[in-house]
Amino acid sequence: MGERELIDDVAGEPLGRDFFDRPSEVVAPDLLGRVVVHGSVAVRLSEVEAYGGPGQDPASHTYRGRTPRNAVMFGEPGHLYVYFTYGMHYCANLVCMPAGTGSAVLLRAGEVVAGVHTARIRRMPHADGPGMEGLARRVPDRDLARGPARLTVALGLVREHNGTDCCSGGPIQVHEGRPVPPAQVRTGPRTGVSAGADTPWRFWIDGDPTVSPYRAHVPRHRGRTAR
DNA sequence: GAGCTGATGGTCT
DNA sequence: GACCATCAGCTCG
Repeated sequence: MGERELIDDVAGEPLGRDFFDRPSEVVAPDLLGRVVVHGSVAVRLSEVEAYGGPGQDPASHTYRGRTPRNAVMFGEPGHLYVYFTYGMHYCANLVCMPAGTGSAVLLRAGEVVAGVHTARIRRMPHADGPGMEGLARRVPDRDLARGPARLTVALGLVREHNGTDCCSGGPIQVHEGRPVPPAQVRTGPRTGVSAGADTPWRFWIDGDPTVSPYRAHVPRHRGRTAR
């Protein structure tokens, strides 16, 4: 079975814009078990986080209103919001609610269900050569998309994909996959978020090995320590 | 395995 | 100029 057929087999039909035209905290648990497809790589989501709109959610990029950076979050639902963080990582979100709302769901982790080789090379590009197969194999399958930055790399998403419409038959789509029964969905505080940590808007599949390890927010202290 | 740390640059106040 | 929705690589046990 080729990768295209494999994706069709596990992913099912693409989700329409109506799916995303709902509050992010409603869309988020419904995204678990869904399959994000970009080219030959498909990732089944196991962990997501919901972020609210201006003035509602201090953890959200849109909390202080619209800026050039977060403009995509105020656009149509079903679009991709890709941003750069920590000076070296990209994270991907799916925009929710009607245009102007400013809410989205962060894709935190998932399982690579198709295009494993491609995802592995993206994670370790220097291992794509003769004799380097052993090095590439050092990344366990379950770690390929375990964490928001790793998931973004595995799917091949970059800054240029910011604003991409995932509901118009383009190269990036979200497919129906196999939704997760509510009994298997766990909720808790969001990871690494300093503000709004009391809002239990992190959703993950109970017992799934690809869920990223929880880390509470640790305040950074930089520039003051003697080195 | 857990725990720590350095790397790195865009964004916003 | 402080803050980040992070990760890889290293120690230690």
